[in-house]
Amino acid sequence: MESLDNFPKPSVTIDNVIFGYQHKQVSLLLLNRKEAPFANTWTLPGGFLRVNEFETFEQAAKRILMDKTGIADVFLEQLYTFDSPERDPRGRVLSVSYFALVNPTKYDIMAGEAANDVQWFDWKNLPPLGFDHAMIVEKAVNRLKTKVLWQPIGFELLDSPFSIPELHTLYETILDKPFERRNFYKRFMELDILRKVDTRRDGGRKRPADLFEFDEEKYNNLINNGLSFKI
Amino acid sequence: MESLDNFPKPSVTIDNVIFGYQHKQVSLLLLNRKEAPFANTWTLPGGFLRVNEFETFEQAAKRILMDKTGIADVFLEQLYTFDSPERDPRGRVLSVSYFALVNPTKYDIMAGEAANDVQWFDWKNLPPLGFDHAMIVEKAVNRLKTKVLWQPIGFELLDSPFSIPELHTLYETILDKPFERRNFYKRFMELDILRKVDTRRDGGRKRPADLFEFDEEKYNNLINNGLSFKI
DNA sequence: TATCTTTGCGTCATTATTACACAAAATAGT
DNA sequence: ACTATTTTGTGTAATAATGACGCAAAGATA
Repeated sequence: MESLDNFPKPSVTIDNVIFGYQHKQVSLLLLNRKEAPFANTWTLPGGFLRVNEFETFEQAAKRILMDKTGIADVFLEQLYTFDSPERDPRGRVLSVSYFALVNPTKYDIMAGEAANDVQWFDWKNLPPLGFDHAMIVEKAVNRLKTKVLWQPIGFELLDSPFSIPELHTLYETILDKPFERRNFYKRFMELDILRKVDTRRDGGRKRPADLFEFDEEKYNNLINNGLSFKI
Repeated sequence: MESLDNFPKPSVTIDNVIFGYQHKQVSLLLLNRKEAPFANTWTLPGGFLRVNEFETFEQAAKRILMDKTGIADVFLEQLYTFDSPERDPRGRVLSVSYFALVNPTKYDIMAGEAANDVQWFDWKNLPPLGFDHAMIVEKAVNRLKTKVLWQPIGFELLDSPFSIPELHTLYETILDKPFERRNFYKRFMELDILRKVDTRRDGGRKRPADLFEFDEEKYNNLINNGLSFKI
């Protein structure tokens, strides 16, 4: 059996695209690098795969997120693997990108050792990014827009319980187009994947909206019965 | 700037999932390995990324396909990157998988040096596969089933010109469910992405079907105008 | 010429989508 | 307390899309 060491190998990093939602804006978690390359430049929180520890991509993504931003316990999914030979000035470095949606209010982010700063940025107003990370973000944004139509991911971004008007605004923000209020309301009610809770939220300035939780069991039933969720 | 050589690196292979369609069956191109690991076992046609040549994934995928199967000029798209630490007995080897649809009648496949044989297999009747390639195939099959609903990929699998009944059978085969004949017909006619040709095919045993070509220009217009293709 | 099979197309019942309208619940101002 | 205002919840009708069925035309076979 031929040895693997006869062939040169590339370095492999994991880069995380973490979306949040706050103040009616979608936001992206970025890290300001302390060291070259791209020192003092904003990038996605990423790092090298630990090959000698038999780390999987997902383990690496979680470790990196924890170490560099303080975020734990997120659901990650693989996005794409980037291969441009010039994407890293140090040499051949592949980037396996991961994608997650989080509720920023649930996490205290804090910059790890290798970072000057970690911060949420409005996705419509990002700073220049190092490496090919602008390309990675573009791909992630497309994924988010497609995904939101097919999966109830909105709920990961909102505080629970949430109101239908809040969900409505979230969808309009992500897809950047209006949804007829009444029809949006009806869609989610007919899907029957929300559980109404009896708490009310105070501080609203007009008629208070009903509040709901995402009913994961009903959602799974829906999907398992072959019925497709579609906004 | 820290050197990349301070960290151990994984090996990286490219594995190709090539779908065809013939005799009313979807088929998959497999290669019987000559050497260990998995000697005399069927696997996806794959190979190592040539890092020292600054090869991109797509270049590698095309080179590997050409060398191992004789297939050239296919449209490839990235599928997923597999990372299980035990997927290759030689050590840590990542697999970046690529996905393509081809018309088997257009290619003469022939086994390269490192293979005992290269063959099309009915996707419903695959042999045991080496490595984690069964998992890769599963992902590719899901991608095919989703993709066929949104993109006119059927045409890549058929001889051109083709008839609506042929297209109908193809869709029923891929998605493994019946489509009402009349409504299927109507959908494609209303999409207006087919160009009728005036040739007839002989040898048909009953009323000969009209033949069509895929009209790429009209399809692109449709997509660029924000209208979505959907079967 | 009659019969059979495959293909092309008409059409209607049902369902889904869209658009608009109005009442109820709360707040703020007077 | 009363009114105006805003936001939320819901009814419903016009329109469009989908699904189901049926029939006639074009060959092939005999």
